[in-house]
Amino acid sequence: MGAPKQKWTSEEEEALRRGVLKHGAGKWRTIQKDPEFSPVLSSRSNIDLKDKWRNLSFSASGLGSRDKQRVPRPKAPSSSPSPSPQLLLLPATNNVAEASPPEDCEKSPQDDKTPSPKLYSSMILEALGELKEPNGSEVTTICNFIEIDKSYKLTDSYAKRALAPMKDPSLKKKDSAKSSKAAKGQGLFTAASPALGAAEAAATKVADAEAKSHLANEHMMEVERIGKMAEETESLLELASELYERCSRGEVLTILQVAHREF
DNA sequence: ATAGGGTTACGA
DNA sequence: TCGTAACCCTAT
Repeated sequence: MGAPKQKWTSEEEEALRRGVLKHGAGKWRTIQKDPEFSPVLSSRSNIDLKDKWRNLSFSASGLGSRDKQRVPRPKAPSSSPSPSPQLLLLPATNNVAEASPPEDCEKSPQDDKTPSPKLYSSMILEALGELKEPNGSEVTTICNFIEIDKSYKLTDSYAKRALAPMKDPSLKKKDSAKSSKAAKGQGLFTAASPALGAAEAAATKVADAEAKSHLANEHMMEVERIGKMAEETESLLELASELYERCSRGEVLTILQVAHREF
């Protein structure tokens, strides 16, 4: 026959990811019938979408083949076991109402919904790595991804907070956003902590996007878009810096607090 | 219609 | 030969 194995193209993969971000994971039929992705995923069935998404999630979880076991995550993915203050973010069950049934801190250890306290920066890094967007990922996309894939329900306050440009009328360039803004007044941008590492990674993505935009300016690349991404990334960077400051003093912050920025 | 397990084909 | 990706089948 013609095609024993029909490999997924980048377009199909992107369409699938966008579909999941739009309608949510599980609505494969809806995604497949969506006029937006229908032309791309016409030759793919809803089952194919499910299988592909499963493969994507599976591969992304154990990236680099460093973990033989996919589900269990006894320890934080932090590379440095240094005794230095760590970032502790515990999911607050207060305002996580929407998609959170009566589940508390304890769940079955086999549950893949991260029963153990996971580093927030790790989630962001995971989202970035999993999205694999060549131009970097927007904060809202990252939030959506975390919500969907990790079954975390972030309050919309966080989304608004991250989306809304707080200030910085003088901010125009991405590189300046990466270096000067973060170190402003504090100078703790040393990439020595996982949180700052995540922020730096995000900033680097934006900077890389700028370089690529000059080379391959196809159709969806605009200066305004880049600037917007820079602003959002900068907001995330500031948030990470502030979090690190607080957590360095041994404070334990909940996602709820972070969402409302009351800490 | 979706989720999960199992099978087959391909590449390193 | 092992690991991964696409495909197939079945239970809910």
